[in-house]
Amino acid sequence: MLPILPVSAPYHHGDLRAAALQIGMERIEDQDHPDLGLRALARDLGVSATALYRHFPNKDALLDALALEALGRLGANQARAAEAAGGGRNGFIEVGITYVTWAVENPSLFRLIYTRVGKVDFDCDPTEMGEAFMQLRGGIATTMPDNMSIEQRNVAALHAWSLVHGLAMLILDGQVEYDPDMVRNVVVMTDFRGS
Amino acid sequence: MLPILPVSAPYHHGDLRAAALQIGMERIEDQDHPDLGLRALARDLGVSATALYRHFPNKDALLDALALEALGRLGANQARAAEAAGGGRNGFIEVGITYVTWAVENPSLFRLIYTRVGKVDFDCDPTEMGEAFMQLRGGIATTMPDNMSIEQRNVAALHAWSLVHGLAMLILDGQVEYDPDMVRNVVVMTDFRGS
DNA sequence: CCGACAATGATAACAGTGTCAACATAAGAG
DNA sequence: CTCTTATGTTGACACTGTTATCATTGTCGG
Repeated sequence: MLPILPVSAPYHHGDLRAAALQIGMERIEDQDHPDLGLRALARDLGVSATALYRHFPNKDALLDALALEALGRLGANQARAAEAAGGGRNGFIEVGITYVTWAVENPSLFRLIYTRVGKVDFDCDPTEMGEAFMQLRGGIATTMPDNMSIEQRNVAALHAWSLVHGLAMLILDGQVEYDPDMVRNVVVMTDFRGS
Repeated sequence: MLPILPVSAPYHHGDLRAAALQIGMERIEDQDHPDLGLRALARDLGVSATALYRHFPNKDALLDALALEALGRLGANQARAAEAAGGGRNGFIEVGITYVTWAVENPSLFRLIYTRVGKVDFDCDPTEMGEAFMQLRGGIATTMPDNMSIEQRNVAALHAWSLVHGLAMLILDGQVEYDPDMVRNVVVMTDFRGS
């Protein structure tokens, strides 16, 4: 007699790693502080804890992969916003607001990115990482005013990134309560002129 | 015969808690990512791990106390800078630079503050906490231009705080390499006018 | 088709962690 | 001096990341 259902669970999962990343992502999104346990994750996957070591050298590598995925989403979001908003001052403002908004809507992913980055050993491919961050900075930098020297544009981009990054962090840490109008006001206040 | 030396160590430490906070602080300052273990700390104190539970309800409370101490130092530093720099635009710039500089020089303490704050249960006295942060924001806000409405000043203070906070974070996370001139340029770029 | 081999999984164990219960010692009040 | 309170210790529990060893599956050459 043929088994009606696949006998409980097959010994091999098919594509762990993808599954681990997916529901690892979900698990992190559901919290507001990124906190992932290997064993808990394995339990959710219906798999043994040590099985994950066939796909990631250690827990840090897994978190790095998740951070990279999160960074990709953030970067894509920024690029989309930059394209939609067009150039000029208004575009810049919208892109900045988008950054803060994404952080507020995905607090745990946002935190994950910047907790993992800056670790002594960020284990993922530095090329991917560089690309992702280039895309992020690019989304911010594209809307810089044209009448600036390259140096000025760099400083301006860093200024803008610092501003929205700090604002997002302060909101996530509960130091200032989120309010879209407030965010807009703060970002709008940035007014570049060479001086 | 009288014991020449105090027989090894007395059963009671005299003032644990103070000692725990002190060398806990030292241990954190020596790293660049705040990572403290109860048992390691207790070992350094020459005391059993569970002894700490007579002075702190749990590890989080200990870290919160350390974060409060760190926040006090940062706030004092800001207040000192604000007083020394005087008011006006230049004063504001110097205070902002001071914030970033302190973060760069005390990366682990800076991180500790903002990792602990924003936790769901920050266990320390909210009054102290409020005071410390009021002092911090005060140091930033005192140098705001006078020709602004209160509302404008609030937005401006938040803008300034976000800027230096974000810049500090990005530097600590290795996204931009520290350079005093760069910091000055970025901070100087903030130029308040009603729009 | 079949056997060797690599890929992927499970089990058991180790060191380490925060935390609690029970017990031991010191200090202070009556 | 005794009783109480504050403080410190020992032992244990549940949990974690990690490793070594063994089991199962898929794959590829003959």
